Amino acid sequence: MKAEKIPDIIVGRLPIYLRALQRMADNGLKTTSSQELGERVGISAAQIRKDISQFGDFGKQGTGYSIEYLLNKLREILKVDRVWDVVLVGAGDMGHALVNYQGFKNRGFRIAAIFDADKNKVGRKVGEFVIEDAENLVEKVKALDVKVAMLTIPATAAQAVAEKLVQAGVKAILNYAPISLNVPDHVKVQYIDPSTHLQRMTYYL
Amino acid sequence: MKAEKIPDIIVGRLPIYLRALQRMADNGLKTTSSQELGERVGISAAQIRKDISQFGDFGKQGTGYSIEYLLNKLREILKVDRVWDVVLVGAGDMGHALVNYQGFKNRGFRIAAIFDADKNKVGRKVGEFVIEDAENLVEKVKALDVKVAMLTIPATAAQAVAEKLVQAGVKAILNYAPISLNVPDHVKVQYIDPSTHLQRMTYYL
DNA sequence: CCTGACTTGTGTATAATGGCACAAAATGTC
DNA sequence: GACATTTTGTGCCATTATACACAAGTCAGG
Repeated sequence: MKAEKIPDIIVGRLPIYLRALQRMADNGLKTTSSQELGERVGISAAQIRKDISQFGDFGKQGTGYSIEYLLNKLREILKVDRVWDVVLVGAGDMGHALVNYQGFKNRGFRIAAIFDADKNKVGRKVGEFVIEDAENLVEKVKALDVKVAMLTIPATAAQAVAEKLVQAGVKAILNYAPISLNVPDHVKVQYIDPSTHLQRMTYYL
Repeated sequence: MKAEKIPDIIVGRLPIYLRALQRMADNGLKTTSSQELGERVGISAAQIRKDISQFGDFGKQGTGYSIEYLLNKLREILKVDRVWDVVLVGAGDMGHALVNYQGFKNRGFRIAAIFDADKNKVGRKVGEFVIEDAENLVEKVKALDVKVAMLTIPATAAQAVAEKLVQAGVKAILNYAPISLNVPDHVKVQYIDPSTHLQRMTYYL
């Protein structure tokens, strides 16, 4: 184990391992090997061993890894051994879908509030939440001390809202708006844009 | 220009450039430079020049790139100078959100059909589409000659459906199900899993 | 036409990433 | 207890990706 700086590319693979391990645990499996895990996620066994060994000696020679133990370690490393409050900005179709999505439970996240700039939407309910006015975004997010946000708004509004989120102390933004965001280095952004993802594949067709 | 094999990592950046250029064109801009584009998308100017130069000499020294020209070249390279039919499997909340999403237009994609395994949903309408029975998936997809699919179904069903899509000739799958898919090498998969994306960022919090 | 400010495309250096192979440890069998 | 099998963690090396730097081309202004 080396507690040095971990490359982003390795951090990016950990959630993939975590997801597969969670699934194995749900299926009642107790142990696994780098080879088996690798076949499941499509990554070489050597790569997986190297990635995991960056954080400690979690495996046992001849036996492999205890799924439960590795799960807990990965959750700890990724800091999802707790539940993060997430604010959602944008109560359109995608916002609704995310509110109803059951996949945040048990994976470390919980939606804490929903905002929209459209006055006609403010006050309405989405699931169990009342849509709040985006004008109060900074103030409310600060009060809730939320560090994670999801952006499901048009591209035209995204940069301005991102800046408000940063101002409110948000450190991680999952951006569904089809535009690159400019944020300070200490703020992380991940992008989800179906057209962009599809275009990455059409090259090979 | 070198018509060699282009690394996947470069292909992955092209849609980002394309998106930014499209936005610039919409704003009435005529030319740009690798530096300006780089600032917009958060990638170094040198990187952008090198990426683009893999496909040809599209820029002009002293002037930069014609946005319109570069747009057309990138569309051509990514094969989105045409419109791809896409099948959507899974008529849940996420499926509905994607049907209503306006961001496929003008970016090379059009939903052609929707399938679901739930007999209660089959026959109902989503937007302008009638939900079709997933039992007929292979047959219908073959008949439509569709090469691109989006999967918005539970993880438990994803692998089986992916295999049916491959059997039907699909070559690109955008997978919203939270599970890694095993498909032949000639089939491309892109993953969209909000929890995974969020977990990639919580590491740094 | 000359000069200065820009900007591309690329050769080269540097850094990061991934693959291979193996010693060492754990387990099970006879 | 000896031996065959399995599997980890890691050192080494090849490959890949990024950063740097600059010659050469372009353009506007006087």
